[in-house]
Order: sequence, then structure tokens, then C-alpha cells
Amino acid sequence: MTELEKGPQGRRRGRGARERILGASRQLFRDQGINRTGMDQLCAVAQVSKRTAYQHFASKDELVTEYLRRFDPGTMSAVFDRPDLAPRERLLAAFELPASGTQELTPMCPYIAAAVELHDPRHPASQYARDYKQAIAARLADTAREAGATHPEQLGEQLALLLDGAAARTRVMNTESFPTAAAIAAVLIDNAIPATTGDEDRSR
Amino acid sequence: MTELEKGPQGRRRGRGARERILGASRQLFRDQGINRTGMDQLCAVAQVSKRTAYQHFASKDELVTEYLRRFDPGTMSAVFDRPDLAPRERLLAAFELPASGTQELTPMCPYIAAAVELHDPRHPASQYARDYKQAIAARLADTAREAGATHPEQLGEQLALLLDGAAARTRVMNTESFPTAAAIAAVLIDNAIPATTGDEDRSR
DNA sequence: CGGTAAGTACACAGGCCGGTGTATATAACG
DNA sequence: CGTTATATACACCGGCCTGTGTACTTACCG
Repeated sequence: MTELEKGPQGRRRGRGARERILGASRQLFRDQGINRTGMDQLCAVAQVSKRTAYQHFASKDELVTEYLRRFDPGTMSAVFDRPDLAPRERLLAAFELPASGTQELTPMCPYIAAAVELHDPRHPASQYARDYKQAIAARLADTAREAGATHPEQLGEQLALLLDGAAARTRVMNTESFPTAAAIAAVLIDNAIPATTGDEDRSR
Repeated sequence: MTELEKGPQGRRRGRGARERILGASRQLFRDQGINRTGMDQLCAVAQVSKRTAYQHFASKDELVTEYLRRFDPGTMSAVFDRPDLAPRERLLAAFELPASGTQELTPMCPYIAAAVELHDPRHPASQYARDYKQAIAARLADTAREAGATHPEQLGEQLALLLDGAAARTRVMNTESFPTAAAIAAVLIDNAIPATTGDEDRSR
């Protein structure tokens, strides 16, 4: 009993420090925000010593950047790479709530949150947020083109703006706003895709 | 030279402390964000002693709340109370950039910024942000009704979401997004207002 | 088994932050 | 004029923050 019983089961928390840190980041940055989450608390939740954390990430800023980089766990693919859906339906699927079993609100888009909290457009995390958002808009534009939209780039940018609007408004109003965005998206999509040849019901 | 020459002109900064504090808040909270602005710096910019600041505002949270409350200096009226514009044009005017002489970006909507930075929906400032945003949506809905929209409440909420989306996206992308939002708004408005009697070109 | 990489415990530095105490000065008003 | 409300200078507190120094322990891998 010199210095044993470190972990909950007596087992050491061990090797996966980096992943545990990033996991705790995802949880705490979402629940409390970046600025209100101290490194001490973060390390406690991750069950990692502070020293270890700073051996993996030179600074909190670097951790925040990596946190953003590691965020999209196939979220983009899950929406865009669905061969079961027609392009038009894929565009609409981007506005569907993920697993809205409970009455929880869609969590604030972490990219917008980071941009607002860090408040410096030159911060690496802010730059990455910009890149990511641009990639999303490009993906939307590609799908719009696939769907036969007349101005796919424009539609992509419009839909991206709707997604950001829904995220921001959900946060500020404390009310789910994605359905509203989805309704707008439907209008825009139908307006942007010219009356197709033998397509299904477009009258509604 | 006992303790003179306090102010720049030798004149005391004097009575307007509260207003100077709120003025400095508007500047600093916009330029640096709320969390990154300390009370020391704020008082220095406002040319107010810290003691005076805390005699006017019991806490920084209270100052932030009052800062938000005092924000709308007729911004709402400037858009909505314009008898020179038809209701439909008033709706569109909400998306016009204010004095875009320079290439400056539209500053981040302070209500969204506060909601994200404070991160607590129960914070008085967050509550006020919600109220304000709701009032905006209601005003938009009223105008939409006046313009003859079929579902004015829905259109109001949609346009409000567009405004929030433009603000958030301008921030995160560091690119002006209000024109995109305005284009969407035009589509929504035209879609929501049934074909009027002698209206101008609607074909395009 | 032995070496090395990874992790740990813990204290502590230095800075900024929100907020207060105290004693003083000045403007406004009756 | 005298009172009172307003503002000032300035030091200070406790707390939290990011980040580091040091000495130690453990896991893995050849």
C-alpha cells in the first residue's frame, strides 16, 4: 500500500492518454465551453496527469485545435456518402436531427462556438473551422450539382448558411431550429432544380 | 501638483461615468469579446475608476446584461418603422448591410455572441438575448402579415433564422454573408406572398 | 531482463481576473 | 455655504488559470 490503487479498479489508467484527453475535451468543451474549461478539470475528467497532457499538447490552444480537427467522425460522410438516397434527398438529410429520441437540443456547432469563443480569426482552430465550413459548403455544392441545380455553388452556400443559422439560433433561443432550416432548404432546393423530365411529384 | 491633472485636458472626466462604461463595453466586447475583456482594461478605456464602475454595476455579469439591454439604439425601428417602404421591401431591408463603405465585415450579432460566450441559458443576459430575438421574429412576422404572407409567423421565424445564420457565418468564415441571406430571403418572401394583383415582374 | 517511452504525483510559479476597502476630492444643489 | 452624491486613486485579496520542474513508477518491446 505504498502508492497503489491508482485507477478505479486498481488498474492503471495507462496508455491511451491522448485519446482520453480528446474525449474529455469533446465532452467538456461541449457542455461548458472552451474558455470555461480549465486544464485541471479537463485532466481530472480524462484521468490523466497534467504533465502528461502537456507532453501531448504543447498548449491549450493546440489541444483546442486538435479537438476541432478530430471532431468530424464521419459526420460528413454519414450524410453525403449515402448511395441509398438521391442527391436531392441527401441535401435534405443534412438538416435532419441526429437521434432526436430525447428532447435534447442539437448541440451547438463546435466550429462556430470555437470561432466565437477564441475570437481571433488567425487562431489555428479558427482557421480550421473556416476550412471545415468551406469543405461542407463545397460538398453541398457538389451534391447540388449532382441534383441538377442551376447554380450549385450558390445553393451550396445557401444551405451552409441555413445550417449555421439553425445551430446559432438553436443555441440562442434554446429551441430546436433545424426543422425551420429544413423547411427553408426544401424551398430553396425545389427552386434551384429546374422542372425535371420524368421526376416524381414536384407539385407539392 | 498635489493630485491635479487627472483628465486629458486637466478637466475631470466627471459625471457621465455610467455612459462611458457602457460605451467602452460596446467597443471592447465587440472587438475582443466579453470573456477576454477584463474590468481593469474596461475601466481604463472608459476613463473611470474601478470603484465607480462597481458602484454602477454590482458585477460584471450585471454590466454585460445592461450592455445587451442598451444595445438596440433604434436598430429595430430603423428597419421596421419606415413608412417609405412597402412591407415587402421592409422585410428585405433587414438584410441590407449598414453603411458598408469600407470593406469591414458586419460585426457579430452581440446577442449570439453573448449566448455563446456566457454559455448559460439562465444567465440574465442570455435570457434577454432570447427575448430580443423573439421580439425581432415577432416584428418580422407582423411585417410579413402586413405584406400578405400566407403564414406570417413561419416567414418571420425563417427570416430571423437567416439573420442569425448570416451573422454566425460572417464570423466563422470571415466573409460577408448577408448578401447570401438576402437572396434567400427574397426567395422565401416571394414564395410566401401569393401572386398579388398588379405586382411587378415576378417571373424571374 | 533491461532499457526506454509513457505516465504519474504534486507542488509551485506567475499572471490575470473579479471584486473590495479606504481615504480623498469635486461637482451639484439647496 | 454646507451637504450630499458622485467620482477618484490605489492597494489589496483570494481564486482560478496556463504552464513547468522534479522525482518517481509503470508498461512495453527487443
